[in-house]
Amino acid sequence: MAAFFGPTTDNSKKPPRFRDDRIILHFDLDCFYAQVVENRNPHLKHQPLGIRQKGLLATCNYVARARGVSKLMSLPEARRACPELILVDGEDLTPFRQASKRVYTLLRAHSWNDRVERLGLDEVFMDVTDVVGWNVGVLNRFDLRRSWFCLERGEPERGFSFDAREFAGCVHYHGEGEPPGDEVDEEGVVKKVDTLRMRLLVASHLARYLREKIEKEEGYTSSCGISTNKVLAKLVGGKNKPRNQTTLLALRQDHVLSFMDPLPLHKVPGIGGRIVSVLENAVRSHPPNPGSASFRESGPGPITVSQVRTHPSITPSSLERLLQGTSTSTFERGLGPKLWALLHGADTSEVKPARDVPVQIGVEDTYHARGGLQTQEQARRAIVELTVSLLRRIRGDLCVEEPSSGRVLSVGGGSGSGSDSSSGKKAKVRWLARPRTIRLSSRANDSSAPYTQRVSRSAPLPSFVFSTDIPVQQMAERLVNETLWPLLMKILPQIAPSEKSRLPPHETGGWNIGLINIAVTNMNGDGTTSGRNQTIQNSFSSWRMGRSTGGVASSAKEGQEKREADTASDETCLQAQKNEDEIRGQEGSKPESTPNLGLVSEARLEPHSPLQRPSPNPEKPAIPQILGKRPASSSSSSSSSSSSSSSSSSSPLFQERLDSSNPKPNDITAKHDENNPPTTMFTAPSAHTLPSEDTHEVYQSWDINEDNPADTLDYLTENHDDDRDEDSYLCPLCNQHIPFFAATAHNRFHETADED
DNA sequence: GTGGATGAG
DNA sequence: CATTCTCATCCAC
Repeated sequence: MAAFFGPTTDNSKKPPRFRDDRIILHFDLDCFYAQVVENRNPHLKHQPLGIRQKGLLATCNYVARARGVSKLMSLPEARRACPELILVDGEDLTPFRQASKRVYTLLRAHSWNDRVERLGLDEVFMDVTDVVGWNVGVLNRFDLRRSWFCLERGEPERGFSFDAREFAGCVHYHGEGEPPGDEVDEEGVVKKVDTLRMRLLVASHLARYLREKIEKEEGYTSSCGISTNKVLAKLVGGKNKPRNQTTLLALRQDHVLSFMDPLPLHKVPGIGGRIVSVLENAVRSHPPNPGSASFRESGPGPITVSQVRTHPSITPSSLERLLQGTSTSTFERGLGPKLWALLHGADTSEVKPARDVPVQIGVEDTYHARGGLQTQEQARRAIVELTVSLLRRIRGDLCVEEPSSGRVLSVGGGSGSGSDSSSGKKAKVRWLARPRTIRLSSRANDSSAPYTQRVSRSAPLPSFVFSTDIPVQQMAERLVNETLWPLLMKILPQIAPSEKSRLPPHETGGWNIGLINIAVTNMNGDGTTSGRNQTIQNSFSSWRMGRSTGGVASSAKEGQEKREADTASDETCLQAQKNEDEIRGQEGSKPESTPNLGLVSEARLEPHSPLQRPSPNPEKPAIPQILGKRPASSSSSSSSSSSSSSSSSSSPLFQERLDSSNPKPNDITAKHDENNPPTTMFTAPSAHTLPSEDTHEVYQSWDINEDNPADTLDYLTENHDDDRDEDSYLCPLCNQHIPFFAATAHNRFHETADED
């Protein structure tokens, strides 16, 4: 609306509004590929392990990292750093996809709103605003130590107890002085609580619970960031990396700025190489006023958020201009304002609801040996092979089998020698989606080309690929003949060096193909169910599922059984065996007699399994490195960032109700102590993060909501006997007492449900 | 709708 | 710097 009233937004450096209405978790599975392989081959757990794809290390475990190996190293480099490095091939992503899906499903079962979004195979965002709001509302304010986290509305007994006086995991605090706490009297009764702080605190306990669950039931350690939007959650989750979690305790906008400002620009999600180079150019070419904040260190290091944010020439509209390059209208709404917000740690992007079907499914391979694919014969073979895996993936991911009984079973994914013909029964098959177009992309093997440019052509996808009668191999040949080869012919002249390629491609020619990608896109709803409004349907059914099917309630033992069952599928075992064969370790370390089919169940018997607590250092007491408050005794001056690890004087009291067999619920953090010294962050505000003269004007224009009454609630200890009316209201739609903090989520639920 | 660019793990 | 093997989004055409 400001646009109507003039150029107010044009040149202003007004920062975006500080929003704290959401609580977002960001989970990141630690060196995921390596963990998948380790769980299938548990004896690898304490050895340096690398996962390779072609000539490079896709990732490696932390043992390898401790010996100087790092991600994306070339193989020779990695071997030089660590000659004993064990390498496992990871070009086939099938096992990683399967493992990823299991973890994702677990997390999704704990969401009340289905806002659970995957980023790659190893990261998950979760919008837990509603769950957290509810639990803040039902907090036991008379004894925070014995609080109960309710995981299911309507099933109050399902949940876990926790100590609401302390954060779970690490806390990253960038404000002034000591991190705020709640005012609690000597009995532990809360008199006043900052609700944002309390929402983050409660969320941190949910995060820890979920991480423990992922570890116990699926065998994967993870890291987690807890904050008020996706970008902040992701950034802060990286602060204490392996097997730990971090809450960004940023209660005001200036806390967020202090967190963002020192970050190298390219660390901010959404800001990639191109944007960095454009902005770096702009900032460096037009030097800021000498003595200005952004001028202080324009040294050799990577350009930081603050250097850009405080630069006089950088405004939302200037960003828009810089990045669009040529013109477009002066309309706001584009990348500029988004970027401007990002520099302030503001991110309004939603956690997107779980998707039923991917946008595209693709397979690719690179051909580097002997100058890539050089003849028609080679190219044809390669394309057919890729097409086979693509067709298997299409069947695995888009197809469900419906026996006449009516129950819906998922068709096993991919590589199980796709002959359905072996089984005599004719299963009815339903397609979740039918992709309508197929695309072939390719890249020349030109080593001199600095650009990673791909060229692509697409065509309608013939419908015979949805037949389940045709063997995959035959189908692939046909698809190549009819569709893909013509597409390659269209592409070819563009990726071959001009001189040679113009020759009739009959013989060897100048073919020089370095990469082929085949993908299907343009997914369409199937005839049986209209593909529309799946979002709404999804979120509602998932909510029902969470409470009624018991998907949440699986015990650790159940989880183990499920995992074993899954691992017993032929495909998985074959893959594991293949990986085993790839290992070039010492002969002696071979598991010899055990046919290693029950790999995962073996893992549970291994002494080093993370599932078998206590961890390698059992005598070490579990020390929560987490604190909501700094001990009063610590020095108050603290000009440098100080780390402290202490528990409050009383015992932790964290009691896991669902799994009493776990002797040390705090082990997740306790073990971490051993590798990395406690790193709870209470970073004192460094001078440059405080409003200086140069930045003062910026701060001035802000609506810093310090002591915004809406942000704090006073709890009077007197009238708590009847306080349900104070903090809750009776929902007219469902006649339930809804805690104040859950009101938004609750209403949203009704809105969603009412759409049908 | 297509194809390229960009950015993510 | 990209390198692997993907996946999603944006935008000129």
